[in-house]
Amino acid sequence: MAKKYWLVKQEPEAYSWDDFVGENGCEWDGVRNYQARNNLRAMSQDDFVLFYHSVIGKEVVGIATVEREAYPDPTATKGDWSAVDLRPFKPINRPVSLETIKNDPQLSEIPLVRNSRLSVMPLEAKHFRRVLKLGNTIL
DNA sequence: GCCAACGTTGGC
DNA sequence: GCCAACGTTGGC
Repeated sequence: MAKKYWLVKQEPEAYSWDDFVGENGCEWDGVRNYQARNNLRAMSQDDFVLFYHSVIGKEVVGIATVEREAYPDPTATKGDWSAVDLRPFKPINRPVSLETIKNDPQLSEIPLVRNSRLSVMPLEAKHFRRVLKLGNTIL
């Protein structure tokens, strides 16, 4: 099956890319939004996931891969929630800011711009490649 | 710090 | 089932 592409958001003050790299990956849990949860559930092993710093930085800083597909979120005491495991793949050489993304005609329609509150979102392959290009990064 | 956008809750 | 009130997220 073809790889899919995703973007996840995290406030670096809570959990940064450096934290993520420092522990060589983590459980992506705590998502409490149905749309975001459904996106987590649609992830397949080895899909690529862009790591975006929200609030502070507001830029795409790294690439992760899906190490383990969705399983019940152990941090959820009630409700039907999911987590995945992500692992760092490589950093973005030149982080791609939200401003750059908004000003790029090829990227102005991605969910990051259209729905700023969604924390786990799908990306089209062409958009994923475009972000990498803007970030001066090759897989 | 403000507020727009969005989701959830609960009264009716 | 509608919608007002409220809470949260995240850009500015």
